[in-house]
Formats: sequence, C-alpha cells, structure tokens
Amino acid sequence: MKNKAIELLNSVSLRRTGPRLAILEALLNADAPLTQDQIADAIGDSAPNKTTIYRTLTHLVETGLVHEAFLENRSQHYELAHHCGKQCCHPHFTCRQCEQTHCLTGVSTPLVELPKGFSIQRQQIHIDGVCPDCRTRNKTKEIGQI
Amino acid sequence: MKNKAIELLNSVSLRRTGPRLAILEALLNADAPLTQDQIADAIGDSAPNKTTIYRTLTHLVETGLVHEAFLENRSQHYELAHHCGKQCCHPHFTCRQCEQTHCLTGVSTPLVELPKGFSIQRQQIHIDGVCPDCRTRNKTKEIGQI
DNA sequence: CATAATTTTGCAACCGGGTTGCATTTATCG
DNA sequence: CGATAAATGCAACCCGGTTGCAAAATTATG
Repeated sequence: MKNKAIELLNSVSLRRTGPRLAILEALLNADAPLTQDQIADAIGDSAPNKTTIYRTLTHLVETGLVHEAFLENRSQHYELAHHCGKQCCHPHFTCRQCEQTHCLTGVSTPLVELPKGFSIQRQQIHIDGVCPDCRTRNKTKEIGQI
Repeated sequence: MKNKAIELLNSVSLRRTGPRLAILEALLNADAPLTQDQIADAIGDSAPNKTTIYRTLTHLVETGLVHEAFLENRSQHYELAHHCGKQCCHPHFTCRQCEQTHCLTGVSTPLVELPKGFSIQRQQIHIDGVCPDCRTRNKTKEIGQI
C-alpha cells in the first residue's frame, strides 16, 4: 500500500512526506469514508497532528485524489476518489442502528436530469435505513424474546 | 400562514406556543432549507433563543413535519416535509459560486436499487455545480472583458 | 554535498454550530 | 382557577474545524 501511496502523491506532484503517506495509506485501507479522527486512529501513535491531517486532506481534495462525503454525522468524511466517476460517486448508506456507513459501489446511479440552466459538477446520493447485519440481529433478538 | 402553522402543530399534537408558530411560519415561507440562524433572522427581533429553535426543530423532525437536509455546509438545514414522498425527498442543488441552495422539486428521482438485505428509510440526493443566475452572470462578465 | 529557498508540520489559541443543566415561565386539563 | 407537566431562556459547555506563527523537513541550486 505504501507504493501505491507514493505513486498517488507523485501523480499530483505533492511533496512526499511521512504524514501524507500515512494518511493516504489509511484511506487506501479503508472501505468506507473516514473522518479526521478515524484517520488518526487508523494510523495510531505515529499519527500526525490534527491540523496537519485537515490540511493534507484539503490538498488531496484540491488535487482530486480524495472526495468529501457529506454524511448525516456532524463531521466531514473523506474517501479516495479512485472508484468514482467524474460527476457521480457511488451512493453511501448509513445504518440508523449501528451508525456504520457502507459504500454501495455495485448499484447503478443515473444522474438526475437537471432543469434548464443548471450545470452539474457532482451528484451525491445518501441513503439511510437498516443494514443487513442489524436486520438479522433484530430478528434473532425477537425470536429470543418469545 | 399562521393558520397553516396552527393546523400543522395540531396535526402532531404539539403544544401551541409562540416560538413554535414562528418557526413553522418561517419554514412555510421559505423556498429552500434553512439553518437555525436563518430561521432566527427570518423571524426577526422576536426570534426565540437558539436553544429553543434547536429543540423545536428536533421535535418537528421527530413528528415527521420537518426534514433535515444535509448540505455541504457546516450547519444543519431544515425544511418542511410536506412536498416529500415518504422515502425520497426532492434533490437539492447548491451553487458553488453563490452558495445558494435550490430545491429541485420538479425532477423525477427514482430510488436506488439496494443490495440484498438493506432496508431504506430515506434517500437524499445532493448536487452541486453552477446555478442559472451565476452562469449568465459569468457570460455577461466575459463579454464585458473583451 | 552543503546550503538556501520554500513547504510542511506542530502547537496553542481560537471560532462557531450545536448541546446540556437548571431555574423560570407557559400551556393544558381537571 | 390551581395543579402539573411541558416549554423556554440563559450561561456554560462540548467538539469539529481553523488560524497564526515558529520550528522542522523537503526540494532545488551552486
């Protein structure tokens, strides 16, 4: 994963520093959008200062390597843009019970047809409900209660 | 609008108080989702305390009268739910130049087809780009520069 | 290879949206 | 009207995110 991170940094000609590699690696290993906090946790003891993380993320977003995902949560989430189309990212699903967010990379997502005069740069879809894990958990609990 | 506000409060059997009527009226008059700040501004000098506004909005959301709209902005936005389907609200469009948000109530928005096991409660679509006003403004500016 | 020019980083202080605890006021119901 | 439960306001607080500035690290130059 480190090689991939270096490659990514080179591709946008950002200086290769420890913090940036660590942050990119964390995002490469993640399977859902991460907050600053979660990135720091994933890196562990050697995690950079939160200011550095935020500034790095800003750079990565500016270069297009990373996307911001606007979830229901109070804090901003970030994910690698590599699996996204130019305008339409995959939808995100947040479970109301366990509060985990899943990336729905498999589903098809047509762009909304905009009224005349609007020009699109990015479309995001966010769904909330109950995830498979919580649904089965609920069912087994019900059975247990009978 | 005041009658409508009273009617709405009755319909969910919430006590009829000054702050609640004022907040509902503000939302009834709005044509885009509003933040706490914007609601206070719309009401003016007689606006309730911000704590009261937040608590009232929480109640209104719980009863289903109001929806939260998650925009790119740092602050939460609220709008009346009356024009929304049960699961799928109209998409929101935020202009990257003027930062105004428009409700796209006219467009058709099919629900995403979820992978097996997920159950949906609400789907939100957020689009950003440039709004008609800013696009024409840009064009006239270009012409002026030549 | 040293070193100058430029970026990046870390720290501390700060900002602002949103929340909490608690005392006071208000709406509702008998 | 009086009792009771709910709603309100205030002040203090929480926490995600930002800013200014000095120190450290990276890259370019002789």
